[in-house]
Amino acid sequence: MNKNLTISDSELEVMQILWKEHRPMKIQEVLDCLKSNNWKYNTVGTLLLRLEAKGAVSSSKNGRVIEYTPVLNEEEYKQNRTKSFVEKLYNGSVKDLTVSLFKSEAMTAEDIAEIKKMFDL
Amino acid sequence: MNKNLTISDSELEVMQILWKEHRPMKIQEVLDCLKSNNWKYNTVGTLLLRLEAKGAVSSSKNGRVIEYTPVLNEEEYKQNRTKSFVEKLYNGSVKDLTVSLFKSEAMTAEDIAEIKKMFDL
DNA sequence: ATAATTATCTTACATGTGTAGGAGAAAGGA
DNA sequence: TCCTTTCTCCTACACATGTAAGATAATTAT
Repeated sequence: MNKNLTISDSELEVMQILWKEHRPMKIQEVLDCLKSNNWKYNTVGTLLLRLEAKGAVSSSKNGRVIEYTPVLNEEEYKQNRTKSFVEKLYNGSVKDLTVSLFKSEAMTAEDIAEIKKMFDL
Repeated sequence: MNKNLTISDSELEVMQILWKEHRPMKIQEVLDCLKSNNWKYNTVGTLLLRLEAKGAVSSSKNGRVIEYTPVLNEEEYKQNRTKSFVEKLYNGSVKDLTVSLFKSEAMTAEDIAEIKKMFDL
């Protein structure tokens, strides 16, 4: 449903947590999962507010505490975003993208093995 | 050499022209190649100025007219950008990216054929 | 019952981005 | 020569983003 919403990098990190955890989360919980970037509580709060304003998450109160749940579909979102990435950088050519990945050694041997398996069906 | 510079979407469109044309270009020439997005002359000019400030292009005067040439290496830039894209969205898993592309039908049959060929070496 | 902690809500502020407009100089055409 | 076109340089302005701080209300711990 929700199509052209823009999620910033920081917001995306929050979404990734929500997608991974599969449960309504409060700010503190999201924060705990994001220990690596030293964000403050209120930073995460702001990001969640913005995500809600964009319709990417919904919130419900558990007592006075707000819990957030993703609304945006992970798979769909990533597919769209990937598609437009390939469009922008590689003029839509998945082949060119693949060549680039290959040359840049971004692929591990395992990636390659798995991909071969995928395609050899 | 030039590593962590951020190129915005609009700036990238300008870079793509410069990369494709392989020659010093003046604003008007770039603009002519960008007929699709209805940018004004000065918009392209601003983008080129910003790109120069970032060190992505260099300029030289031909008479009083400025001509721009890419400094940023296309291949290297795209590889870096792709790498960090995969990092952000797919946690670095090229395989997950590929699965996503596959499912989203972003790949044409030709893409698939070409990729198979690549991997079957 | 206070004090300390925790959560929400509001506000902020610098930097980046999209998208130009206007002033002024130079060059070309009539 | 004078008007028109073309360039460059400077300025602008709204919205997005990263990154919170402060005020205030509610809850918990002592």
